[in-house]
Amino acid sequence: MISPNPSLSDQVKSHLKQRIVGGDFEEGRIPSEQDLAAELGVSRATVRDALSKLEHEGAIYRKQGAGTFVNQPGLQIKSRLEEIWSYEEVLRDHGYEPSVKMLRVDTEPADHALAEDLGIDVGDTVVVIEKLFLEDAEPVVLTVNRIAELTLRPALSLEDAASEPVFRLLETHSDRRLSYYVTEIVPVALSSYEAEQLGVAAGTPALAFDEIGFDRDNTPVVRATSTFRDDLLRFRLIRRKTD
Amino acid sequence: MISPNPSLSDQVKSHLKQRIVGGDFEEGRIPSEQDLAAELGVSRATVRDALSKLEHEGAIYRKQGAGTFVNQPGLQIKSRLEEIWSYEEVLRDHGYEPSVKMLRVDTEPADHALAEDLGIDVGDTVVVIEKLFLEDAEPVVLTVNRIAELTLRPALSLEDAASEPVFRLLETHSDRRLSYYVTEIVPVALSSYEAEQLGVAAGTPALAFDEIGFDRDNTPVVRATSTFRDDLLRFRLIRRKTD
DNA sequence: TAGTGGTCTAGACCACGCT
DNA sequence: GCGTGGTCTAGACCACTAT
Repeated sequence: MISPNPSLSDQVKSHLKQRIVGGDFEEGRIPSEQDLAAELGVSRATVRDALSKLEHEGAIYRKQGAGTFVNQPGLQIKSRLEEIWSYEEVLRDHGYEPSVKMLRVDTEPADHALAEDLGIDVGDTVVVIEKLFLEDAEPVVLTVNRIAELTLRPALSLEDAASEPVFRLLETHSDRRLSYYVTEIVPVALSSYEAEQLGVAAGTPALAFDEIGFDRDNTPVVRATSTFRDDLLRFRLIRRKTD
Repeated sequence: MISPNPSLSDQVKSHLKQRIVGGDFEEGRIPSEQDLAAELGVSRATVRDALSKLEHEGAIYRKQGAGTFVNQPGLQIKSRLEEIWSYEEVLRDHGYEPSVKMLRVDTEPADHALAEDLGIDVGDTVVVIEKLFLEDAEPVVLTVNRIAELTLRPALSLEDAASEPVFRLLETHSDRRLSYYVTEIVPVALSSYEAEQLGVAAGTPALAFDEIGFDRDNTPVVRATSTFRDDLLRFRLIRRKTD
């Protein structure tokens, strides 16, 4: 019954997560690691692995000598910054059915800053993809992605660009895979163009992510800017002492 | 000072971190887990524990089947959001000698929102501590902390409040210990007061952290707002796919 | 003092990458 | 095929909390 993918500890994690959100642990107390190991027929190390992941997600917390407990405040956090991958998922987590509106697929020559960020030469052709994410009819996120044309297989139709998230587009139209983003969080006052697209007044304060996406070899693949409607999507994170 | 008992894996972690930043691994390749375990005389699990922490910090990355490598881009990130605890440390990491200017220590009655956030009654007395963090002569961070007076031991002098970071103040003047913050990231246009304190024009876009600090029992202890000079301090994070 | 989480060991097998 | 990191086991002892 053990399927090697997902891993045993991930199965344990999912199982426990379900019981946690289902309210199975009424007092907020989760059984001891030994008990869980015995009950689920796995080793304690595997249980600990699953619990560590849940703790990191903020779903539980542990007190040495005392026990493991449900972390109600952590459970209520929806948009956890470190875990964002696809904006569609973020919006779905907010309880809306997201849609995507394609604004622009274009090419342009790389300027100096972009060339440096993507590790290409100044003047190299770059594909620009601009999209708007909406929940119901409300625009929430405006994204602009820039990818070196060299990176993409020749045939990138507007439909392809519109129908797939960027990370999947790279899977289907290149041999590069996005591994992680290095993101800078920037406060902006919306330009009149951005404000119009997002349906708010020009000059409204907003958050933007200025980021570079890397593949697993740490080679830059994409440069992206995402701008958010602060009144509809606000980010939360948990900060802990690390020492 | 610091650690009465650093665990073996933390010692291994520190050791490896030193060698990494010291450039001992010239090719960027870190020895295999088996080799490290043999070399350091510990089990492979302990080495893996240390490497996992380093990977999480962004110092290294691993490729299954290939090896473990130094993550140069990750090493260069100074202000990692998840790891912020004391702003003085953040500024020190930026290469400046930070100073703190006390603006205000005051008391006020809790309004409805604050009472709810801190789990106290409306009208209960709250201590307000307002500080400015500077690097050299430039103001960088403006913070306002609110703590229920009940939480603090009676004698809280202005000097105490000024000389210690809030988390340490709680250690010395209460029996509560800050365990983590739940932080909301908010874009703002600086008010004229904030702008004056931070030495920029009113209306300048800025980031603010709206946060509640909890102790390890998940009881709220402090409500804080921190506002940043975007031109001097910009936050970065690494976003990864978690599935 | 009993029970819990925190750390560590020694060994095993698997999935993946390189060459 | 070989070496790497990824997962899992079974058992041990320690540090801390609660009672």
